[in-house]
Amino acid sequence: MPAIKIATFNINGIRSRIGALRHWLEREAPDVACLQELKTADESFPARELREAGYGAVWHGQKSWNGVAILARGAEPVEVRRGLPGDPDDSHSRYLEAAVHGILVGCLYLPNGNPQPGPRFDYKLAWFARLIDHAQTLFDSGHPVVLAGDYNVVPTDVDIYNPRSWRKDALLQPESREAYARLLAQGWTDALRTHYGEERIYTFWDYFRQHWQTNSGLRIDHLLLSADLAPRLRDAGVDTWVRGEDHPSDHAPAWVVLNRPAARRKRPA
DNA sequence: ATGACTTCCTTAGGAAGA
Repeated sequence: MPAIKIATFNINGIRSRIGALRHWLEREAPDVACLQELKTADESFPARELREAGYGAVWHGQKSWNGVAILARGAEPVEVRRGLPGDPDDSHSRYLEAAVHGILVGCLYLPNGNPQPGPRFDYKLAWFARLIDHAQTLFDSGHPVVLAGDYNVVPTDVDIYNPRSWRKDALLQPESREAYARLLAQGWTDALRTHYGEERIYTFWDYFRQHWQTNSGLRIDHLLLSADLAPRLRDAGVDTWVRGEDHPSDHAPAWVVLNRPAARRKRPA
């Protein structure tokens, strides 16, 4: 494979948007797609429609809420983990990990955490701590890893149109941002921020107040690259056109293109 | 500001999202 395109997309209900999902897959042809907020039970996951679109899939669903999936174009992802370690009582379907095209892909849907303070925000921070623990294990393994998903964190004020009306929101709390910074400090590369420098780039526009029409967005969907993959980052972007379609998700897909692995050095003659 | 939109689940309105 010459290069590989990996995307993450909070679909906000896969059954109500399967047509839009297929349209996006056909037009952008990601090799790997991480999906969040399936909002459907495992038995109702539209595996047949995705197969018709040329994608194999693994999924971890839940009735009404949450739910994550990993899709692979012309391949079957090999599931290696379902759920984050560290809390056997956690009933939310928010993490799935699979090997595909020689890369270990972690697909995550981090808890929103509103309202804060409160038990939902406590759950967010506890889940984040478990993610950080697991991410350290992955990073230390030396394998090529991408951690992609809806992190529900606006990392800095550069990642939002205007922080004023969001200051009390769980997505901008110092604790949320510090947790994200702790994760990055393990050595992960935030692919879109690295690629775009200080440029404004958003992945979410809420349904209220004509925020899409005024480009009042937030960057909360992230792709983190392991040390092995960071030098292979060729391109990154957001498929903003998806947010402008009829009855869209409130998120748009974010993606990276990774160069092929460096060829092994030839033995000296 | 218990707001606004939109989904799910169910069939009128609550829960949840961010």
